[in-house]
Amino acid sequence: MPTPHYGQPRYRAIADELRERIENGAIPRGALLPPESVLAAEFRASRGTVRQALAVLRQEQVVATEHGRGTIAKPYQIEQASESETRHRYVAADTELATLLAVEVGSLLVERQRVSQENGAIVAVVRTYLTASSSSVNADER
Amino acid sequence: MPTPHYGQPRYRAIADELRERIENGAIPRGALLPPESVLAAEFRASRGTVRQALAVLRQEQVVATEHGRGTIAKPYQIEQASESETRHRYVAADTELATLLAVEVGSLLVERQRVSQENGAIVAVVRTYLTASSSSVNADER
DNA sequence: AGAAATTTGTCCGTATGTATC
DNA sequence: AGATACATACGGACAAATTTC
Repeated sequence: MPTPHYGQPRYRAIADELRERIENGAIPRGALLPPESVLAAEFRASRGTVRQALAVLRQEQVVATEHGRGTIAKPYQIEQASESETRHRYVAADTELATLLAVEVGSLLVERQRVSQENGAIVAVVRTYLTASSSSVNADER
Repeated sequence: MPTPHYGQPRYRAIADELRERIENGAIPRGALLPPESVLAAEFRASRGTVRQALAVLRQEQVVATEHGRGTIAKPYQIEQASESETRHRYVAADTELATLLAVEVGSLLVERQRVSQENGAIVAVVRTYLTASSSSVNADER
């Protein structure tokens, strides 16, 4: 199948699906994801496309990859101390964020939002903005 | 030619070379780099490998790529933004923040903004929202 | 200890989609 | 409309690190 990518690219859809599986526990934190070859088969995508999806998740700090070993769903997002819920979404850079991150206004950013709770009450909302356009350093991409 | 890459991978060597050309002015800041196809020819590499090299430079904020246009050597590397690494301001709670923090829409929140840098380049912006009444520092991350 | 199997990393070549000039 | 250039996707091959037997 040569290459249609209407709307959302395949690798982003795959990244979304894998992120979801991690967040809802289908892939437990700390566990190895299936190998790239298996994911490629499951999603009917090439290994390269799967690797692009994993690169997205690496940049979002959702997973980590080790050569010869596999890709791991990161156990604790940062501090397990207070239960935190994390959510990702894509946002356009406003002028301030664009200036700080040295990107064009309107370019795509990843917003990671987590809430920190104490005794069930949310006491803080933390939003982290990362550039979404570039894949990670050791990422394969084409 | 299938793939010899002793020592440093090809794409990193290409990234190093391009970075060097930008830093020593061979490629002026603000100018377009040669198209990927030309770079691929010059370095005797596939376009995919060149794109990997450019991805490295993008993450380093040395260049920016615009779809259909080209890849640009970034004019200003940083721009003194690091002055105010941390900044506080008051903002009104929008519906989402109000819901999460269990306050009324429009009530005053403290927004603390921090930037995290790597090699002088800002790689992430972290904003923490607290209710204006509680000012104690809490969980966050890079 | 060593060999084989597994899995990620790098690189190539090609084809097609999409945005800009 | 056409040319140019970046983005996405495929498939194959070999290298390197880790695990397993």
